Amino acid sequence: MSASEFARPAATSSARRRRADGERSRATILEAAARLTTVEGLDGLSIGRLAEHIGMSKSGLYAHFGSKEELQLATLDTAAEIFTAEVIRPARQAAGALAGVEALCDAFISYIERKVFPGGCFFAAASAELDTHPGPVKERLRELQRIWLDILERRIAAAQAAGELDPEEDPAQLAFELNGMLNMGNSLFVLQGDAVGLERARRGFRSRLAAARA
Amino acid sequence: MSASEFARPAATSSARRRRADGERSRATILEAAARLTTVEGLDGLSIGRLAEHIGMSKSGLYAHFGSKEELQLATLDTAAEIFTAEVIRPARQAAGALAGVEALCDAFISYIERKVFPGGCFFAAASAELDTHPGPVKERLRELQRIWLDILERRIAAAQAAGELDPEEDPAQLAFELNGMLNMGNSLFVLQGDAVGLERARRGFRSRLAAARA
DNA sequence: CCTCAGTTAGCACGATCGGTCGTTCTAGTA
DNA sequence: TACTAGAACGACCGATCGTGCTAACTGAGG
Repeated sequence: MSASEFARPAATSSARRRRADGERSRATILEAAARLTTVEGLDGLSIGRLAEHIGMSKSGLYAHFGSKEELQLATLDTAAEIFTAEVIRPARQAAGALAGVEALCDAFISYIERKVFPGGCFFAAASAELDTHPGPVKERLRELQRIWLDILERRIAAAQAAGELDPEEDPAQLAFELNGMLNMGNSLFVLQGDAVGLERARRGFRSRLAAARA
Repeated sequence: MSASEFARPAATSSARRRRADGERSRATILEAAARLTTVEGLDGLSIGRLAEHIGMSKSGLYAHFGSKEELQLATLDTAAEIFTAEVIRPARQAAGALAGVEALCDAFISYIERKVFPGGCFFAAASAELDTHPGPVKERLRELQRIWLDILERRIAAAQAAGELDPEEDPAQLAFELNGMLNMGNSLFVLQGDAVGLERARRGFRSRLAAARA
């Protein structure tokens, strides 16, 4: 439960009191920030432009966060919640363990295809940008990548336990390969603007899972 | 030959005259720019910091390029030349067609492992950053990604023609999957700082190629 | 050796960056 | 109803951004 949950346990269990309208503003800001980040980048997204996009003053927006880094951390968690709602949660209803793995992959492709984030997968974009910027934001992002891979891995192990996947397969290795195809589909889709990348990703993970069948 | 060559045919067939010391400076600038770009990002790398890193004045550096965009385009081509020298060229000496495909993949992993670029694969980093920034730089980058995939694909097709790979395999699909594992290895290696990602990539493409054997 | 085009540096510009300030307004509470 | 704390604002800070302009220096062809 704890590590399997992608989104953060709670909003830092804030001792800080919030007014209802402020909470609404904060949510609006963070949702826009998450979406804009995939286009402008985490560093590229300036507070001024974000404020203008929301229709709010720069200082008013800034007051919600003590620093840009805190804004980025909050944006990360908001993106994780969106990812959970769009990918992880829908795939939970799958019937069967192997179907659960396939559902996760399908949900991911759909999440790219529907352009939940205008710049493709949030975490693919953020990872590539932050992997060379040491600090708490990178650490949090690294943690999220690990959690996502763990979710995939656990589902694979469950499918093995259910006798639906070859027990000889290394779950971590299989999760690695599946995620590689998903990310490659995202990359081709966003950079080339070509939906054939998503189709290749679908075909790729399907045949890979078929080959791993018990 | 034309499309198979990753690096640009020539430096824009410059009608511009160059002095020997200027040419040397330009090369120094571009090599540093290519390497720093994988850490700072193409937009994140400022001319001032690049100049300081080289030990040169900002305006002196700037005079070599009419604009930051031209610097970025030249940086892209320099990175392509480095990639050609470090990955494509070494893999040319492979004995046999299938060995050629494996050599490309191995050379790529080695290029990541040796940290030819301090921030991992240049094109993985640049693609993720620029895929949402329309303009000539993105177009050039898109072209380079296509060329790289074509190189992989052509080698696969050659291996099929030589009877070393199953003729039923779709070369484009196989190239997609192999590249997905390579990029995933790069991503894990740079973000998690864990060499196990590269090992997974190696194991992944090896078993995938083994499965595709004729 | 002279000349000229190619380097390179110094300086300054307008814009924008993250961040701070004092102030006003208002939602929630007692 | 009076009080308080959070929310939002506009003005402003120093720093840095990309980009010009100008002048000094120098390598190479005549």
